Amino acid sequence: MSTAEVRPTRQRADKARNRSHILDVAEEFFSQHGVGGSLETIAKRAGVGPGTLYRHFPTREALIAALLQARYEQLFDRFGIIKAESSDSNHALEQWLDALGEYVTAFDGLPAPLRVALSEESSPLAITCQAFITATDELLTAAQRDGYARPWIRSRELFLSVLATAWLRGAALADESSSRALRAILRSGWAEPAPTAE
Amino acid sequence: MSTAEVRPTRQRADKARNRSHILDVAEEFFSQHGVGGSLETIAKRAGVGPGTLYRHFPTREALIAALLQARYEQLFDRFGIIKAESSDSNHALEQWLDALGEYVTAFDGLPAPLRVALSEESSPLAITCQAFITATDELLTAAQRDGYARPWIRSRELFLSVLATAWLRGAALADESSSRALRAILRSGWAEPAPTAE
DNA sequence: GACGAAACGGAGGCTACCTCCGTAGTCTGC
DNA sequence: GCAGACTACGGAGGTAGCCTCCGTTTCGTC
Repeated sequence: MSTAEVRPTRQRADKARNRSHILDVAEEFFSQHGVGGSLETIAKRAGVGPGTLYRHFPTREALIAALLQARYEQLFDRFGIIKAESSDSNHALEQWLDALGEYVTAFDGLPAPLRVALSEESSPLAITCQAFITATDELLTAAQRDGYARPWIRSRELFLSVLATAWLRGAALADESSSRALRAILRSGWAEPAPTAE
Repeated sequence: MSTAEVRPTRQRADKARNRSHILDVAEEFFSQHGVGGSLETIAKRAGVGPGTLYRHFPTREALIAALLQARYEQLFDRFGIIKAESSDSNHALEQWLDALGEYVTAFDGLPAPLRVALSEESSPLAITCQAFITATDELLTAAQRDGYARPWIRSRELFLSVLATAWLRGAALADESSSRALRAILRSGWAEPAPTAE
């Protein structure tokens, strides 16, 4: 039994086609209407019944998670680049948090489900979040080692803070100057205050 | 016409009674289920038809605003006390932000409508928010004058940050230590790093 | 007590969620 | 190619919440 032939049962072509098409439509629809948009409308636009949509993505979170999957790799490419090219660990962490903040605002209303996912083991978005925290931790630890980040900061809370800042941006304050001010507050929140004051 | 007798038309007793009863029920219901709970259920529990509820409170925001009204005065009492009793402007600002953070978590899910209200002139919650910002500004300015708060911080963004922190707490991270860590990050965000280092 | 106005209530239209099951489409083995 | 097995589809339909409209009730006044 241990080496049981699990039966290959290749996936049907129409299934793959539908899934991919639903994702395309959802990508566009969520971009326009935020992640709270009607799933039925997405199904309709994709030319499938609601049943099909729910079979592929049992919950809204599952659909969002699938959409993020694609961008996920881009983000981690960026992680690699930031790590490699940044002049110091301070700069690297800054860059990474910016990238994260951007990612997390890919769709309007995205921060909310991500926040929920962080407290629910089962959510398909949870795994994604965990990876973000792990990546953040790597850069944070380096920055702390070099005296750039306050030693008591933990990566989980840092990620949450980025999420919260992104949440504030959403729809509410298109205002660019507010947005910059909030980033600045967050930055002074984690950064060690210029110890090399001289 | 200028001194037109506007007709007193005393309010009907049943109207006042209903309004007050709806508020009682809503207070309890929102406490249990968050501000997203079903308005129809509230109407049912209050023993009135949905029409009556919507006549008194045309939107969910209006209902929430009416509920906050009561706590509002308590909060500003506290504001007075904090101003009067705090040893210094730093402490006062800290205390006030804590009080605000508490207020803003009176009900589960409250931060979200407040955030929206801040970008919509018309929301009945907007006036409330504006008062918070004004109060914050008074203490912030004092703290900045005394060198306790970074000079570039503005009260609007500070309030938003408190809101965001409260949003993170909601449902997601019952975790007490996370909550404290987030407060700490926010605090180092606005506070001037021990300028009296000597 | 009767009249006019104010307030009530709930039926009903709308939208969105999600499920269930008869039907249609796909793949496999021959 | 074709038959058979099985996978996946679609959409009808049940549920729930939002909000409105209008016939009816209740209140205050004269």
